[in-house]
Amino acid sequence: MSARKKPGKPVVVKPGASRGSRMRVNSHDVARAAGVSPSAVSRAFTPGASVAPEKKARILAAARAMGYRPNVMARAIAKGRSNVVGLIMFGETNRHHPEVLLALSRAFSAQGVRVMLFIIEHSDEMEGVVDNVLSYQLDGVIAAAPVPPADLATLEQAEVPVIFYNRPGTQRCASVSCDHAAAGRAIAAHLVDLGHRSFALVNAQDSFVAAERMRGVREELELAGAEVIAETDGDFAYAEGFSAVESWLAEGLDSFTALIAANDLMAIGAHDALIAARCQAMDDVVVAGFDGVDASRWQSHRIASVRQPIDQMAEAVAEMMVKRLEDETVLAEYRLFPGQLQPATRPEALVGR
Amino acid sequence: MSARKKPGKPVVVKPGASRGSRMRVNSHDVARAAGVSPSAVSRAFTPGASVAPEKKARILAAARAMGYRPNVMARAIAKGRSNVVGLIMFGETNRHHPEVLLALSRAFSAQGVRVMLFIIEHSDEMEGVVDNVLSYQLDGVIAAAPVPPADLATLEQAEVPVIFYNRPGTQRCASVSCDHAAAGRAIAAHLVDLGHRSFALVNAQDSFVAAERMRGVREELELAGAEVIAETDGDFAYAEGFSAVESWLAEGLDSFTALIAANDLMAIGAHDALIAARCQAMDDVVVAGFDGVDASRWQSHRIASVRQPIDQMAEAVAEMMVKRLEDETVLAEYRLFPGQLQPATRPEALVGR
DNA sequence: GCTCACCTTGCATGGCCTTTCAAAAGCCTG
DNA sequence: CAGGCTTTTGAAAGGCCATGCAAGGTGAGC
Repeated sequence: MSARKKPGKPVVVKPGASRGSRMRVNSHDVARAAGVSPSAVSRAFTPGASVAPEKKARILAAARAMGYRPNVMARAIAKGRSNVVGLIMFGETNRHHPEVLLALSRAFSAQGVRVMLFIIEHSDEMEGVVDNVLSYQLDGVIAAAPVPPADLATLEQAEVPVIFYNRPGTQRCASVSCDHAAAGRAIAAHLVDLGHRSFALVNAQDSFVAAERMRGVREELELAGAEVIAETDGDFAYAEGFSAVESWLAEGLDSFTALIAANDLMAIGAHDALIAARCQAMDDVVVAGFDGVDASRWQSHRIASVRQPIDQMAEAVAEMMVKRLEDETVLAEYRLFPGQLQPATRPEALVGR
Repeated sequence: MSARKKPGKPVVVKPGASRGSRMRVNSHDVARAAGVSPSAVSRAFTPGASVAPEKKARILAAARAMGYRPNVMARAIAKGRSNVVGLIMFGETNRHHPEVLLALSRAFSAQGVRVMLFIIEHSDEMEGVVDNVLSYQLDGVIAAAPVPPADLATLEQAEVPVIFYNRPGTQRCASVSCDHAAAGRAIAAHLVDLGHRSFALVNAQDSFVAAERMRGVREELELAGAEVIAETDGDFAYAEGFSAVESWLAEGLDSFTALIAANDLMAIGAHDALIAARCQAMDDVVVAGFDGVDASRWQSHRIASVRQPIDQMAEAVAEMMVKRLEDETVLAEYRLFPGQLQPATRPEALVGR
């Protein structure tokens, strides 16, 4: 009868109002199409829920036909879990060691958990990140950057589990890390074994990882009675390694025979500076770094390094996180992974001239 | 006051049931605390909504005191917008050019949009990604990897805007890209200008970007009457550039004076192979790549390259996405950015021997 | 054949927010 | 001071899903 729409009344539809709200098919639509109740639809998509197999099949078929997918947001609200974790990381880290992000992403993906990315340049951006973590109801945080105590407290109070990556855990926050001090000892021991006794070090400021590495290096050097005759601080970048060597040489500090930098990039920079100086006297200098990045194995500057087992580490993180999410009472665990020595094969461009 | 949980009573709580559901403060709680209605709280957190300033201040104060933040998930449901976009990217891309991810992340962050990461290794993982995009109700997708037509159709049907990054757009999908063909012409012209007439090329298979670059290179070489005397395919990795040169030299193909690889990493590999061969005859070979990655500026292998203006590109992506989200009727736009030539300064290690 | 146990199923509620609508309140002007 | 306007405000409905509960169905055991 009155099915006809009145033609007058130009109802103004706001651009996304009706589309956004009523275009998507929801569980209700599927339910109607399959002749069941919405609950049945929900159960059909909940593994282990109680639905008759035949009905479940019918529902799934209808859903597929209509292009229905459960709305994860709604599910997150209902269950109090979003299945998304936040990854907080310095941009620098990705620049210097892009594999870390890949490994973590892959590991979480394998566990069916999505990653929301928070790349920061300074730690003062942290507050905003914590804000986001909480309002997005993220299930957990993996922190590959230092978290200020105040922000950590906020997270703890909200009972959001935090796992630290390559930095120390806390009373209640787990951690997964490479054993950087051991790596430092290993690389130092390796160079000592090769006969070196005079070392130059390129450290990095304000970095837990660098500090640990250099602590290990120093311990071992002291033990071996080796000497550190030059030392400076960098910021993990190629240029810093390069300029460190340049300024040493300018000062006449050229009697070291081995150089250890706090990461591969600085080591490569230092190595290049040594080559650029073409200082005959420096022909035997062995350069070592940490991380075992791809570039550390390039012919042009095969440096010694200690490779981090990032795949294993990432898997450990994901596994710990999932376990923790499933059972709140799981205690904070601190896992340390040994690095793998990548010995110094002298670059052929330098030897046998 | 009585906010603390009673310590006694070991009520067996199912793992996330009550915690997840009743620990968080919600708008209702804040409303009660501030003596207003939940709607008022909502409005206080909605920029531009109509609330009395004094009341708004009271609400915000209460919210802050209680640690309340609007639940973004619920908001996403209500508004039909999540404020999150998906970024689909090959892991390879991040490995070869980590700055891209950083730039995109930063650009979106500046626009207040979060990024959910989908790193894939093969394009057959795409289906799962699309599934996730839809069920997480992501507002848009930025695709830095090829999307199979079927999946693209699914996205289009759901009216999820897609912006392609460094690959061609479609009728309805925008794109932001570096002008790779022009970059190819530029680098070829540069090398021709330096007097080179015999070229070797390291291409890459199945890659739009590589194909464009090499198309430009070939166009320009043909125009200049230069010759391509060696050519092979790689996969963008260092090792492929290296082995390409190795096998050419093994075959006695050593009369090229310039080498162009489809990206910097392969160029660097090729460069290293040339040095490793220490082939006096190859002393004048100039090597060029594309991207302008950090390593292309390292002393050890200063190669020529064309730098992509990734910051501008990323900003363009974010801006286009936001504009599109605000107004559905915005048409697909295709933006092309010129690369920046990074000329060949011969590495000092090679010259002036 | 009957009872009990168990599996299925739909209802209704709960989780959290936004937004429309209509009422209330405030303000200005004549 | 009344009338008309604008602004504020709360109630209620809407968005989407999960799940406790109780009713209905089925099968098995006696």
